[in-house]
Amino acid sequence: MEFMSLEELNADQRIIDVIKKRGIERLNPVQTEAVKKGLMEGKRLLITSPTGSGKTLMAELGMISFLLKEGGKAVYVTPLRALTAEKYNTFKDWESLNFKVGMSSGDYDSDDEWLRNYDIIVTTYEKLDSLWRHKPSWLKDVNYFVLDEFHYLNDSDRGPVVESVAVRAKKKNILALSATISNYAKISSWLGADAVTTNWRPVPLKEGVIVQDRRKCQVIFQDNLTLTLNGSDAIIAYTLYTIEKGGQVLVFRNSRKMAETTARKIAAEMEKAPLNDKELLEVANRIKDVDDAGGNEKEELYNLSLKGVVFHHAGLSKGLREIIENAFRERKLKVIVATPTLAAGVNLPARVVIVGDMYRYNRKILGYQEEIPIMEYKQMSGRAGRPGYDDYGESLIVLRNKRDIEKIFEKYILSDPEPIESRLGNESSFYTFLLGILSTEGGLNKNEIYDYSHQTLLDREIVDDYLEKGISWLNENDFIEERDEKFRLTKFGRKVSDLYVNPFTAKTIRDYLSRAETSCELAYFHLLAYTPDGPSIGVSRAEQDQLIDEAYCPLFIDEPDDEDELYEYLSALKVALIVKDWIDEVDEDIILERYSIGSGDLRSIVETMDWLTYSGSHIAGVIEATEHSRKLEILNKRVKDGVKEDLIPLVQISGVGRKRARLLYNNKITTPEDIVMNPEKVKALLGQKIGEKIAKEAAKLIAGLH
DNA sequence: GATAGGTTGCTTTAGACAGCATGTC
DNA sequence: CTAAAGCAACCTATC
Repeated sequence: MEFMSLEELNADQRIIDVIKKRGIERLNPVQTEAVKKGLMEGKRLLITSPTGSGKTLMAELGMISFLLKEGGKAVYVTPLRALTAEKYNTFKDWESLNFKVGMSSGDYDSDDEWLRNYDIIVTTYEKLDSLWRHKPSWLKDVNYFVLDEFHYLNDSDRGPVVESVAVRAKKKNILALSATISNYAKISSWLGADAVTTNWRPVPLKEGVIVQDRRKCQVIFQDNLTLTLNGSDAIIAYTLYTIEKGGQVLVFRNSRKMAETTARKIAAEMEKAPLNDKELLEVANRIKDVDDAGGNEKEELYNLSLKGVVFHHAGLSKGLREIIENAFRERKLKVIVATPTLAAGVNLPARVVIVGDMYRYNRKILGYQEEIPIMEYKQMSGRAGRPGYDDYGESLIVLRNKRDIEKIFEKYILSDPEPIESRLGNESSFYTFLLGILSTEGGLNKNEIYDYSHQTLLDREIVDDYLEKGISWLNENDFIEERDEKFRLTKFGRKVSDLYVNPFTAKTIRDYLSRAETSCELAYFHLLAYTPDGPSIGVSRAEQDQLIDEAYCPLFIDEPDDEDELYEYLSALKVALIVKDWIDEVDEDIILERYSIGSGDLRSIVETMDWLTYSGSHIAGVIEATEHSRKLEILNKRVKDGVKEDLIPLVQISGVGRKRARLLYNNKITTPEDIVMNPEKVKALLGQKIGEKIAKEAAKLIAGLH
C-alpha cells in the first residue's frame, strides 16, 4: 500500500491547491498507482476499484492535466442523471483554473451548440450518444473522454449505449472507471488501455452472513468471528444492535412492499434506541413540507422519520427521496430500508449494510427467482463504511437457511463479480447501433460498416450475422437506403435517430398511424405506451378486467390473444388511462390512489409520455400523416403540464402549472396577455409575491414571441 | 358469543435513459 | 427453467 504525497505528484501548483482545499493531503493507493501508470500524462487507462476509492479525483487529475497540456475539451459520462449533477458540482472546483464546466442530461439540458462554451462537459451515456448523432460542431474538439461506471456495459438495457459510446470514444483519449470486474484484462485490451486494478477501500469492509435460528440470530463474519443476537428477525436484531452502538444502517429489500414493511417493523422497535428527537422532528417537518406531491407515502414517512427509520424506493417523489438521502448523510436518520435504487447512484454510505434478499423474481419466467448478480451484491456491500466516521464497514447477507452459508460465502463474498460482456447481440440493440453509426458517420459502404461494427466487443461471427439481418431490416423498413454502394439514412431514419427512439418503436408508430384514421386521445397514448420505449407498469389481477371496460374508444391496436402480449397490451392501457386522467386535470393524489402508484411513478410515466408524444408527432409528420401529427402535438403540450387544451397558453408561463393555470382561467384570466393586463387580479388570486413574479414571466413570454 | 391467533388461498413482485424550448443552473 | 411474502377471508381454540 503506497500513498503518494501531493509534492511527489509533481503537478501544476493550481491543481495541488484545489486538491488541498478539499482537505486531501495525499493520494490513496489506487490513485497512486494510476498516477504511476501515466494518468497525468494522458495515458489510456481502465481503472477498476471498489466504490469510494476516489475514482472521481482520478478522473479530475486526468482531465485537468490533459486540458492544461493539450487544450480542447473533456467529456465525463455517467449512467445516471443524479450522478451527472453530482459530478458537475464537484468539477465546479476547477473553475478556479478557468475551466468552464457544463452539463447536459434529460434533467438539465443545454442547447447542443451552447455546450461549446464549456471545457468540461458532464453528461449521460444516452445524451452523449444523442449528441453524436446531432453532430454539434464542438464535439470534434473533445479529445478526452471519461467513461464512469463503465460496468454498466453489462446492463442488458443500457449496456448497448455504453458500448456504442465506447466504440466512438476510444478513437480519442479515454479513461474508463469501473467497479471491480473479473475480465478487466479483456476489457482494457479492447479499449487499448492499461489496467489499474485494486481492491483498496478507504474504509475496510467486513463481510458476513446472518442466519435466523428460531428466536436467535447467528452472525458469521468472514474472519470466523461469530455473534449471537436475540430476536426472531435477523434484520431487526442486527439493525437495533448497530444503532445502539451509534451506527447507521442501510437495509436492502427486493420489493417496495417489503422495504416498507421492514421499515415499519424496525420503527416499531425503536423505543429503546438512542434518538435525537429534536433532529428527527426537524427531518419529519422537512418531509411534511416537501412541495412536490408526495401522495400517501408522505404521511407514513413523516411518522416513520420520527423514529429515525424510513423506506426509500423509486415510487417516492424526487423531493422525498432527496430529503431522506440528505437527512441520512447528516446522520439524523438512522436506518433506510431501500430497494436497489440506492445500490448504484449517488454516494450514500452507512456503517452497516444488510442485504435482505439474495433472490429476485424474474418477471419473464413465472415462478422463477434468480440469484442476484454478484456485481449487484458488491454494489450494495460497497456502501458499508463511512470514511471519517467508521473504522470499518460491515455488510451482512441475510440467510433463511443454514445450509446456504457456505454457498453464499463462496459465491458472493469470496468471488469476483461476473465478467462484463457485450449486450449488443440482439436485434433491437444492434439495429439501433447501426442506425447510430450511419447517423454519426453519414454514408458508409458495407465494408466500412463492417469495420465499424468490428470495433465492438461482440464476437466477429455474431456481428456478421446481425449485420446482414440489420442492414436488410433497416433497408426494408425505410430507415436507410443504398445509393452508389453507400448506405445512408432516409428522411424517416434521420428523424428516428434524432428523436432517439428505438427503431422498433418508430416502426410500430408509423405502421399503425399510416393505416388508421385519427382516433381519441386514449388510443394515441395506448399506441405509444405499447412500443418498446413505452413506460411499463404492473397491472393487478383485479384491474385487468376493468381496464378493457374503461377503454371508451377504439384503440389502434387489437387485443392480442397471446397471454404475455395481452399483459403488455393491458399495461399500456393502464398507462394510457393514467396519462388521460393527467391531461384531464384529475387531482394528482386521486390518480395515485386510483391506480395505486407512487408519485415518482406518475412523474416518470409523464416524462416518458412527454417524450413519446413529441416523437410520435414528428414521426407522423415525416410520413405526412398530418392529422395524426397535429393531434399528437396538442397532446404533447397537454402531457407536459397535465392540462386541458384551454390552459395551454397559460402553462407556457414559467411558474404557472396546472393548478395555478386553472385557478386563473376560472377567473377569466385565460392568456398571458390577460395576466399582463390585470396584474392586480392575478396578485389577488395567487398572492402578492407569486402574482408579481408570474406577471413578469408573462411579460417576458409575450416579448419573446415577438 | 367475542376475540386472539392460525390456516388457506390468492396475489404480487427493481430501476430509469432519451427530444425540444427555455435560459445558461 | 426452481419462489416467497403479504393480505384478506375464513377457521379454531379459548375464555
